[in-house]
Amino acid sequence: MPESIVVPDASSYNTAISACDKTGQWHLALSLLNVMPKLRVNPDLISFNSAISACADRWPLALDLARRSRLTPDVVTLNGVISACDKGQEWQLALCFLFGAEVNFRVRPDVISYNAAISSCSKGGRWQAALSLLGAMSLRRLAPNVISFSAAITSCEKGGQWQLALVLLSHMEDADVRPNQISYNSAISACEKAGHWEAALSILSQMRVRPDEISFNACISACEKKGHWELALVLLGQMPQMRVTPGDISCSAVMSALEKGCQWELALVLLGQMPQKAIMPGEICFSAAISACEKGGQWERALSLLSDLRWMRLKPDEISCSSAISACEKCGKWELALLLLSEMPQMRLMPNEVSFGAAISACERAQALL
DNA sequence: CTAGGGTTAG
Repeated sequence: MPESIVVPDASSYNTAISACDKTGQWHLALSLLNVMPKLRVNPDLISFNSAISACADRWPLALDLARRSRLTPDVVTLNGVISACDKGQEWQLALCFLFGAEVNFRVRPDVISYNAAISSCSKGGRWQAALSLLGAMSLRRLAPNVISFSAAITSCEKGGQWQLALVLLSHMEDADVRPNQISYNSAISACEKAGHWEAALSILSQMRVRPDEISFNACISACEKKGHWELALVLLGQMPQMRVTPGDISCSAVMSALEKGCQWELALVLLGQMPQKAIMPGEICFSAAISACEKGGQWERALSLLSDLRWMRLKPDEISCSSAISACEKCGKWELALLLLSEMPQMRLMPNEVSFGAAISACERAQALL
């Protein structure tokens, strides 16, 4: 019986390249693309577009691929390049590609091109430009969709324009675009970041879709910023009633609120209750609890949490270590502060400004007592 | 299950 040899065709490679994109293995995606011609398989436009997408924030690579393809680019190529600029924090470049698309690529930008460009302006802190793009879409007879509005609302959040975020949210109904959870969550974030917890809670209560964990988490953060730890606890309690399961992030946010309210005991109670609620505390939970102890002058508890964290096979990071060093500093334990600082490299952590700052303060405090 | 866009925590 003759052996049958299966020869992969372009679409097999395309599937593989796409898989590399989804798992963040850009170098593997490029290797696959490079090996195709050697195996007498011609990469097609989908191969290049998938590889461009795999480049993520490496925009020079994405651009190089777009040039090298020698195939006629389509709108997906354009959008992949704009998206690479977006992820690479290059909003000016993103706009150059959007506005130059017809001349340079002979491609007409679509809704996704605009959405990616709005997102890049948002990341670059250019809320005015993001809103101009949203307006320009209608002029170009492109109907903004729920993502266009949500991205524009996010640009308002980044620019501290919470009122504008609310205006955009109400404009969506006029434009016959139904806000989804993400649209509402973006608006809640805008209020949260600007410190308007009342507005954040008002959106939560008026959502026309079921709030999700992120909606609640952003509201909890809004309360946290203004020191309303009681409200943060109330929100956490409301989640199951609304059939939303609180997670690790919800608990971290509540613990931060408790930290601000000097309620370290309650923060530790909450941390202790997490396993019963089937929530696995992550590094950030421990970090929030350590900070709460730091603020409450509980250096022993802070250090014990740091060792619990390692016991749970979580890796301490710069922030949890720095908080523990600060806890020692606040309680006058300068030797312990220095010891922790010196142990950081063994944990493969680079002490940062905060860790050194706390350790230096600890020594200053000791010096003053002499 | 062949390519492009938006949200939360220390």
